[in-house]
Amino acid sequence: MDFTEKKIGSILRQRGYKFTSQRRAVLNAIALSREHLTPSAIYEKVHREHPGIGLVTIYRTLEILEELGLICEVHVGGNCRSYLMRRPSEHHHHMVCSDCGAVIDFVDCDLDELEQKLSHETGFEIEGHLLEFLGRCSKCKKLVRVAFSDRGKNESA
Amino acid sequence: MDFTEKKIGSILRQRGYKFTSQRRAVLNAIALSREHLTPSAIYEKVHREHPGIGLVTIYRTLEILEELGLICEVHVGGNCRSYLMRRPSEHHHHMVCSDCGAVIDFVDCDLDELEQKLSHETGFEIEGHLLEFLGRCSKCKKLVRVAFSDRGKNESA
DNA sequence: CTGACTGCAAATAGTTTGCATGACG
DNA sequence: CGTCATGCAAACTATTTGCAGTCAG
Repeated sequence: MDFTEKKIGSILRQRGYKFTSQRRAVLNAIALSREHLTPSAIYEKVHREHPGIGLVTIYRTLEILEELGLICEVHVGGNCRSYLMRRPSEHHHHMVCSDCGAVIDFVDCDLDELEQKLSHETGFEIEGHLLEFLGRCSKCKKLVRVAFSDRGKNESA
Repeated sequence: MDFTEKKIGSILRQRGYKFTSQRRAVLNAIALSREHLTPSAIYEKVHREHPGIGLVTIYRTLEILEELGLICEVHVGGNCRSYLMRRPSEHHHHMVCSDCGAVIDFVDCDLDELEQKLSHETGFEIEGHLLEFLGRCSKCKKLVRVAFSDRGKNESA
């Protein structure tokens, strides 16, 4: 976890928000997962440990955390409302595993040149971009191979 | 419209689908719009001309059209379920106006180098990517300027 | 003709809001 | 202590499904 709890607490307080146990729980759930999580997935995780917590709180918390830039959305792969812990680094992108949902960040996108060209050609004033790669992570790639080489021997789904 | 109606009809029929008046209407609504449209927006447009058509049909039609690659989704800018007519060209991306929703396609994304580098560094087997630019189109850019220079003279929303 | 398509109504899923109570700072 | 946060229930919105009648091919 790149943001310490202390730091997160102070970021929240700086903006007039409180650092409640519920918010801590939501943050932990997101931070401890290597995958992107939907609101319901987060709810289930959190609710298992803290049965009192409600789905509504998850939604409200996600809204704030995103506003503060502590988490961010993932788009690739169907579901448009999945969240991830955000690294303190500013601008970055995601590479998402289509199998297990694991996400790796990367920073260098080198789109400036393209951006300028497009801006010049179309007259658009470009404000930002969305770039995500979809693929199979090294782990899942191996699993597929194993599954293939097992074909016919042991057809376990 | 880059797909002719005839061509679309045959694409549908080839796959065992029928080219009904409703599907024609949905396609027209999408094709004639320079913007990306949500299912409800499409419904409203279509329903105005063909009051008998139901929202359910819109959803079912969109599903098929996307499956056939005749339309595609836009992600940038909040709403994750907006559709666009797809040009016959294969791989392309979108530049979306954050103001009016207008969309311009572009083709050259030059991400191969980055893709290979990432693939090498992370072990991902990359299957595809999502790239969209968000900005203000030339028309809306001008409107903003006008609005600013009008400040104080004529405060019309 | 026949299977695919449509519209309606109703079921689901996903998300937001109002309000009384509870907790952080 | 006051303000912001939470939980519940209920309201909404978005999307999907079941079914009987309709239509393209």
